[in-house]
Amino acid sequence: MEKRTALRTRLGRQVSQKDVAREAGVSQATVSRVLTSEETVSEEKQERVWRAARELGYRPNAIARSLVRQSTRMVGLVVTPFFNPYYSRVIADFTRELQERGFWTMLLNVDDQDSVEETLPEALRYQLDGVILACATLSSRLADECERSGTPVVLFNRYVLDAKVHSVCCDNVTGGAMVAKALIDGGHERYAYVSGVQETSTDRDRMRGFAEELASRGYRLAYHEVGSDTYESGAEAGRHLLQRDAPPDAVFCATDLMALGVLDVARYELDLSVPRDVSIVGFDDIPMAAWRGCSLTTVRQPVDEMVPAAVEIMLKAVEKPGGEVVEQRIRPTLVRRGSARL
Amino acid sequence: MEKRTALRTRLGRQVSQKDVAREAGVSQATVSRVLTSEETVSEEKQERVWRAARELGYRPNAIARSLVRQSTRMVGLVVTPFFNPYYSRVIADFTRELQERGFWTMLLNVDDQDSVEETLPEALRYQLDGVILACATLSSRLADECERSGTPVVLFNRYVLDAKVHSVCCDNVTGGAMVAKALIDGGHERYAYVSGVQETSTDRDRMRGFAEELASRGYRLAYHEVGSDTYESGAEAGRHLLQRDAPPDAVFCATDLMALGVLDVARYELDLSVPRDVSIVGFDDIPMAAWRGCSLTTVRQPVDEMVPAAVEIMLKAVEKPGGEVVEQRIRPTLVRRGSARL
DNA sequence: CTGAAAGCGCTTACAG
DNA sequence: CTGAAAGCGCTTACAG
Repeated sequence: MEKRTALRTRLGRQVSQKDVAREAGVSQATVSRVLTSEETVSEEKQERVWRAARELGYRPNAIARSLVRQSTRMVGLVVTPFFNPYYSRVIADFTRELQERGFWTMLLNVDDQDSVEETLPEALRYQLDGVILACATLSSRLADECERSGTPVVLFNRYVLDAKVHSVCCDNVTGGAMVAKALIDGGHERYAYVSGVQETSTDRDRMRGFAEELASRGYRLAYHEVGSDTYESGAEAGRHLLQRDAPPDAVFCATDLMALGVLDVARYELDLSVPRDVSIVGFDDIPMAAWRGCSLTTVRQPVDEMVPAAVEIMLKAVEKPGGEVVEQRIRPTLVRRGSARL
Repeated sequence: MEKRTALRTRLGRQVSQKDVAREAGVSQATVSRVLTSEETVSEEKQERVWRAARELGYRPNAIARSLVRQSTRMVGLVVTPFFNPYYSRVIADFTRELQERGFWTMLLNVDDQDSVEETLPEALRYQLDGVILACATLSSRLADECERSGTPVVLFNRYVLDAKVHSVCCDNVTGGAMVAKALIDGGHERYAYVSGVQETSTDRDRMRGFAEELASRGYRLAYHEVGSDTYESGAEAGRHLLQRDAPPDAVFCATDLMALGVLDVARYELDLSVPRDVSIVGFDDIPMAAWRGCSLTTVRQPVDEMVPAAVEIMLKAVEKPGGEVVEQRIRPTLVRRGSARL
């Protein structure tokens, strides 16, 4: 018997509660109680169990526990444009926050909405306790899938109009308006907006806030370029805009990444002086915006508030499903640096 | 009976194979065979099972399967300095590559070696099929833990001398030497090296390759600053170095992130002309290095080869444990841009 | 306080 | 080809 245990262990079979129980001379249930439940067990048996566990190098099997508890304490994190530094931050913050709350992150890599549709259902087989969709949208089909499996979903940086799904966003309309206000006060004349990924609530709201504020002060959005949330697409948009006959003297970009593309084209390709010839403003406040060579004026998304808020909503929903749908909007702040006359 | 099924399903209990079996009028084992095994089942029953599964919206439970198969198809990914854009790329590539091979990524966020020691064992409770340690080191204690649980480990961008653990690295010694060679050919006189996180094989090798090549050509490493792999620490190092009496005219930094800090200090704080007054070279080739405002000469790590190589090694080790230890070194390339006279 | 037993949802020999 | 049964490693009523 002794021999067999040793043999099996050596063969790679993990040490289980059964092994610990045998070693400690108690039942397997008692081992479970000592190691992981709140139920009381006599001092003496606790001792024996702990010792046996230590000696055998016992490690609880979270997969087995998940199966019986019907809860994995794993959360799916879906982030769709991986390349934007803003999302690196988001990933880092989510994993840390979740970890601190005792949850583990399954990170999904998807390029676009189509692959979300394809990949998320596969991942749900792992009985994720919840899903955070950062910058992807929940189609009704996906919403259905999640609902059916009882998996709470929190949208981050997106929302859907026919609400019924939690979301945490920066208040993008206000953000856009703040930029317009500041640029108008700075005495600009011709305004342009550069879209990131269109058809997202985020892009729509930033543009709307910007355009509406302009309108309310008697200005109009003269130009609108469409990028794809990359540095290069920003550069491309910058070339189009700044080489027009009547070029804009104020360019607001949906994201910092694109704004930096515009900035570099203005400075290094077209030899313009920023902000004397043109003011450029971004959104997000990625670390590079603060670099001396960039000094990008931008709108800061309060990621440090948004992420904990999203996690809080998620965990509440995990604990008791069927609560109210929360749609949190967090106010951004304007960060004045050197790329705009304000 | 009908009613009960419906009720239980509505209550959130997932549809299981048992439910599908009942609906299809076959045994639960047959459902399993149809849905997930290679065993043959009669056409007719296959039909019935598929239909029932579809109608009930059955989704396989990967946790249960993992338990019996003793394999979760989840891989732990530990990345230690999250803030460096180089690692965003690494995370993105690993998750994509793993996903394509049918594995899922559990992403761990740890700040330093200490938290690896603490967090990884907890994560191993999830019976990860393997672990990729990107830029963290495997202490002997950790190596032990993994060995005992039979979890293969692949180090990425690190290695340990008392080898016994797989690793994939860029050939950092060669990389450092390439920089030295090019700078010497460019006619520089006084050389400086800026360390990232010291005490890592990566930093050591880059410096060694650099210094040895200098020595072999009759030059010496005049200055050595120590940073912490951040833009700011690079800036700080730049201030120290470039304000000396006999400042270096060639600065090689362990990472692009720090090199960009040096670059910006040189250009915007000290009003030096780069590369006329000083050449600055980085390592990694992060996207920002190619930005027009940066134009950083650097050594490119072939991430697109390194990540698949690491995954390959990992999966081989998962399939048959106890194979040979693989230590792969991949040759980097020098990318000539505007920040160095070469 | 504690053990025997059921059960989480699967896979996979074992018989037939 | 197919069902009954054992078992993966746990948790948790149920009795005592």
